[in-house]
This record gives sequence, structure tokens and C-alpha cells, in this order.
Amino acid sequence: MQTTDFLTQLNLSQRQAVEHFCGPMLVVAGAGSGKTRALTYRVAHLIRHHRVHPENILAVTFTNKAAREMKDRIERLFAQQQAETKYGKPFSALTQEEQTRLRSQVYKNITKHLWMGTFHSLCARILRFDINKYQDEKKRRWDKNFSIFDESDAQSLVKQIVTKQLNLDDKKFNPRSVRYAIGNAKNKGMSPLEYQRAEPDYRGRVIAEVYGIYQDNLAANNALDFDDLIRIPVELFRQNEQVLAYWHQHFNHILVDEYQDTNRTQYNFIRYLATNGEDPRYFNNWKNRSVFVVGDVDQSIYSFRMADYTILLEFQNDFGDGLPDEDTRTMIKLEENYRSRENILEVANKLIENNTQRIDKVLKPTRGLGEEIYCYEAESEREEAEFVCSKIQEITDQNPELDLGSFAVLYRTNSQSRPLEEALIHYDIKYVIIGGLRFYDRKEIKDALAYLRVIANPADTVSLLRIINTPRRGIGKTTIDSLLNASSQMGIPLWEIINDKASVNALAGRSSKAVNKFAEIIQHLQDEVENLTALEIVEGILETSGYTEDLKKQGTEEADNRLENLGELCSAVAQFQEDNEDTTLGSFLANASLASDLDNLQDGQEAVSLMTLHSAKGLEFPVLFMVGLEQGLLPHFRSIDDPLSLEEERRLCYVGITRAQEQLFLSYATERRQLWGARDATIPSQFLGELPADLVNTNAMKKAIYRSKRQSKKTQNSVVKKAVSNQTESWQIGDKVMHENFGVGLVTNVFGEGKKISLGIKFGKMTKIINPKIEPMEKLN
DNA sequence: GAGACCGTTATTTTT
DNA sequence: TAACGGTCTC
Repeated sequence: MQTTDFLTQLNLSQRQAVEHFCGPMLVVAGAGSGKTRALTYRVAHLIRHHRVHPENILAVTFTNKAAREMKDRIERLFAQQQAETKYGKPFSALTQEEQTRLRSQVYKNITKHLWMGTFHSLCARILRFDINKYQDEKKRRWDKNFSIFDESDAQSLVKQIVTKQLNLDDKKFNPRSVRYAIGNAKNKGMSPLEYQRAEPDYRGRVIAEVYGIYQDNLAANNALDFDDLIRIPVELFRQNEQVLAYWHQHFNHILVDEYQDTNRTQYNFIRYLATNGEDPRYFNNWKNRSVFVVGDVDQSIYSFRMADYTILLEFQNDFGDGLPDEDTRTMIKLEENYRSRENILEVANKLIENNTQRIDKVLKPTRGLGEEIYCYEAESEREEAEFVCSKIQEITDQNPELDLGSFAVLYRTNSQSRPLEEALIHYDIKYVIIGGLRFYDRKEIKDALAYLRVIANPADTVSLLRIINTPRRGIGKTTIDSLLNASSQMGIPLWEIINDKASVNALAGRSSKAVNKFAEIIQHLQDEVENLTALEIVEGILETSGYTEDLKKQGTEEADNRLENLGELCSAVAQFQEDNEDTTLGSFLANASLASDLDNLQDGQEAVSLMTLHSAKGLEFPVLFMVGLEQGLLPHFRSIDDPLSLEEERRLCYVGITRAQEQLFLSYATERRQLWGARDATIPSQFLGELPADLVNTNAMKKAIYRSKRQSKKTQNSVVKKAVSNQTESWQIGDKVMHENFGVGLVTNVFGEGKKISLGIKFGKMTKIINPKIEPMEKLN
């Protein structure tokens, strides 16, 4: 590959970023400025031009999906280049067979070796090598088959400690907030003891105690939570020079995407690896070594997860040369936006200007004005959803080249998806929901994974308890309690009791037989774990445990659905085996625990995407809807009173807007279903008021009616009357109307006359029969 | 030991 | 409103 081949496809700043070789570099990259391109090309350039071995590159992405796409793009770059050198023609001109062969060669020689993934998956991978070398302050230890507890595992563990072990009121010590406090402590690098010193009051002491017991329990289960996955490598680097030196030497070039959303622990992870533990301000051994971070403070939206954008703001003083913008050699700004139309960018820029916490930066348009932005005021969530559907229909009708994959609907909270789903089903529009209930969170999937976790890691008592009587095999509470009791008395994992026939016969009474049989099933697969593929283990366990049989017997629709999901799990395992070198059960389980729903979002899928604003980070869509722009929702009421949180909500709104490529629709409902059934009036989001009015078109007539409605409830009648008195004019086919609920329509039929007149009106795809004397409606032009 | 029923309680965002 | 958890009963 001629180096210039792909460098010519970059603008000056992007090119600088790609050609940067050694030392620290911060790329301040606005939304849609081609940062992914810069990252992928830089990785390719390091390998191709500087002869860096792929294995020595560590690239951190925000999602697994982003990692996969980046690998894919790098693979394509190399395949393209090799097609030209080997066959003398472009990749696309090769036969299918040649293409596949080339791709798999590139995979084998290059992309397979890259360390590319999220902090969590990369750290999990490091820990599978080295966790046996780690020991914490209370001498707790783990081994490489550790389980990964997800947030719900972690929370139920906390709950169990609070209510069962400490006999405290879980209303006063709400498991979620206690778990949050523990997570907070972990990300600040505090042990239970240090936490107690920092928070010496009663509540602090209790939380510290829970935290200590929580770690005991994790260790007893040979399990880690999401925070530990990153914290423990950092602690290990701190306590073990050789381990640190090994990984420091291994990762010569470190790249981090979405750097504004890293937290302290993640920062420390990067810092240790980059400088071998030295203070970055004095570290100067940058030979064949770089730290390259990309981010945008305006898109920092994860502070609830301890993300801290000041880490990005500090980069220049920390790793960089600390010089002002015009002189620095360790920072590049990417400001040209290649994604969105000018109207959209202008609106985004104006909105974000209201924030105080930022680096000044303006998105510069490159793509022309585009369509106007439309803000729709709906009457209810339902009607808002109908607006979205009818717009989608209208746009697809007019633009047959657009498929449904071009559309996305974004909202603040997952629960907002419901009315949208109902409307989409009603309109017969295909959709996919990203997030909400993850595939791996479904009961049957969690059960299946629990079986697998017990096989891989018998110490995992949480999983063991989940499945010991699932499906029902006659092992009840009394039996389990007596087994558990023995396990804690003897200080050994529950599994060791269960797997010992003598103990079971002594303790389990009537249920002994069932327990022994259960133990045999698990034991059998444990013995075979080395010889079988992950897929064989999954299929084996579902069969021998009686799980599928039980579901088949039920024969309900729900059971069928679960069977189907289990089938999907098997294909996921098969897919995993195909995609990965390391096909052991442990590796699959780590992957499953860290998989997110986003990973299933596929390009070219013929369906509208529904997701939260958070999930939409890093994505783009030609036509974008943002719904529920109301005070209390966006900005969320939990953030409305705190200026800094409010700025984060504004960034969230900014992230949403900047996902749009061609067209942007904003909407809100004036009446919303509230917490328990009651409906309540809403106030439009303050962010709408911050957008330049001349760029945003609204259904203004409705707004006027609405405003007068609100001024006084009494006037409501007169509004209707006024509307009616407006309708004395005659109607004919072809008239254009503006209807309060359905928007603009076209009169297609006129029935009757005088008082009894009614009109057939086409609003987008739906046709309604409406009496203009009753329904407030205005004739246009 | 299993299932029914009733009361309570929750809604921010996610690797 | 809906889902979950705990209790009570068979």
C-alpha cells in the first residue's frame, strides 16, 4: 500500500492525527468530524508504515460494537491494499472466493492480534492471564475462571448482605444506593477501611462494613463485578512491578476513544501502562511509544458512571506539553463536520453554547443547508408516537431509496419506548429496540449462563443457587438452607458439599437423591470441559439438566418463546466460536457478561431503531426523531436543580441532535402519562427555547390554541367555538387543512352539506372522516 | 415444597 | 399501571 493511498482521503488535521507516531496526543474531535476514520487509519498506519506489530497496539473503544466495526474497517483497508498488490485490481473486483480468502488472511496476520475492545473486555482478558498473581489487602484471591457479576447480581448480593447478614432495614440502606456507594469507593481506589475513614458517620460505617463483606462474598464466589474488572488490574500493576513491566512493554501504542467518558480507574489503567507507573508529567521515554486519546467534552454523558471529563481537560498538563492551543504539539482539533446538514449543526452549536464547562469549539458544516428542523407539539405520548409513525411513512413514500434502517427514534428513558412500540405495530412498521431488557438479561438466558458459570467456576454459589432447583427437581428451601449452613460452617464453597455424596446424604434427607443427581450432571460436564467446545457444553447442559424438556412440557406461548431464545443463545455461541480464537467456556462467558444490546444493532437492517440518547452515542442516522422534549424528562427531574447535572442533560440533548444526518424532528407532548396512571400537563423542555427560533419550524397554530387553552380553562369552550365559527366556509376536494391532532391533511371526499357536512381527509397514510364543525381545524391557503 | 394471592413499590442513563 | 416480592395456604 502506498502510504499516500489513504492519507489523501483525510483533511489536514485528520492527517496530522494519523501520522502522529510517538509521544502523547490529544485529539479534540467534535461530533461527526471523522474521528473513527482517524483512529482506524492511524492503527493501519502504525502497522503498515511504522511496522508496529498488531499485538503491541491497545485500542480502547466505548462499546464492543465499536471495536468490531473498527477491526472490520482496518481489515478492509488491508484487504483493499493487498488486492491491488497481489491481483492488481480493486478488492470489489475479486471473486467472492478470493475476497474471503484475502479477508481471512488479513484476519490471521493482523486484526486477530490487535487488543481492541472496551476497558472491561480488555481488562478481563488481562486478568485471565494474571489474576492469580493478585492478592488484596485482606489476602482475598481469585483464579482465572472467575465469574463476572453483572449489575443485578451485584445488587442482589448487596441486598442479601444488608438484610440477611447484617439484619438491617433495606429501606434505610437501599441496595441500589449502597451498591452505588461501593462502586464510587472502588472507582476512587478506596478499600473498605479507607472508605470508613473517609465517611466516619453511622451510614458510612455501615456501608464500609457491607463493602467488606461484599468483597468477601465476591472472593468466595471467585467472582468480580464490573468495577473490579478494571480496578484489580490497576491494583495489580501497583503491587507487582514485573506484571506491570510486562504489559507496559507489550503495549507500545495505546489509543483511547471517547476519552471524555473515562473514569479515574480507567485513567490509572492507561497511565500505568503508558508510563510504567511513572508520573506522566516527568515521563519522557516515548521512544516507539504513544498515548493517543480522542474525545469531546461536549459529549460527556456518563458522569453517573463516574466518568470525569476533567481527565480529558487535564491531558495537556498531564501527558502533553501544556502549551496554549496555538503553540501546542500535543493537541489537534477536528472541527469539520462531515455528518450533518448545516441547519442541524447550527442548532447543535447554539444549544451547547449555553454550557460553561467546555473547550471552545464550533462544528463547521461541509454539507449544505438541508431540510428545516421541525418541532411537533403533540397532545399525548400516543399522539406523539403517531406523529413519528406518519412522518416515517410519509418520508419513505416520498423517498423509496430510504429503507427503515435510516430512521431512529431517541428518548431519555427506556420506559418511553412503550407508546412508540404500540404505534409502530399499529402502523405495521418494523422496528428494533436497543437496550431495555438485554438478551442476556432474560430469565432463560441467565439460567443457561448460570449452568455454564457453575461448570466453569464451581465456586460461583450465586449461580449454583439459581439453578439448583431450576427446573424443579424437588430440592427445596429447607434442604438448601441446611447445605448452605454446612458450607458456611466449614468455610468451603457450597459446591464442595453438594458434590460429596456422604455430606449430601447426611444433610439433605429426602432430597438427597435429587441433589446427588444434580451434582452428577454438573460434574460430568466439568470433567469434559477441556474436551468439548462451548457449543457442545451449552447444548449438553440444556439437555441433561432437563431445562428444555421442562419448557417443552409447558407448551405455553411463553415457553415456546423461551425455547426460541435458547436456540438463539446456541447460535450466539456458534457465532462466537467462529469469530474468536479463544473458544473456551471462560472466554465465552466473559464475552456474554460484557455484551450489550447495542452489539446486535446491525447496519442495513430494515427496521427503525429505538433507543435511549445514551445508547445513541457514536451512531448516526439520516432521519432522526427526538421525542419527549419536556422539562422533567429532558432535562430529567433528577438533574434539573443542579447546574452541573443540567449541563450534562444539555450535552445529552446535543449528542442526540448531532446524530442526525439529513433531517431532524423534535417533539413533546403537552400531556403525559405520569407515575401511577394519572395524566399531567407538561412544560416543553427548556432546551427547545435555547435553539435558534428561525431554524426550527413548529406546528404553530396548534401551539396558539394550546396557549389559549392554558391561559384559562374557561376559554377552552370559546376556542372550540372560534374554531367552529371559522369553519363556515365551504369545503371542496383538494383543500388543504391543518388539524390539531393529525397535522396537515388533504381533503379527498366531501359528504353532505351545511350542518351535516363531514370530510374525508388524508393525513399521510391514514384517512379520517371528520366533521369540520366539531373538530378544530383550519383551512390552509 | 409449590403455587396463589395480595400488597407494595418503583422509573435515569450502562459497561 | 405493572411487576415483583413476600406471605399464606394447601
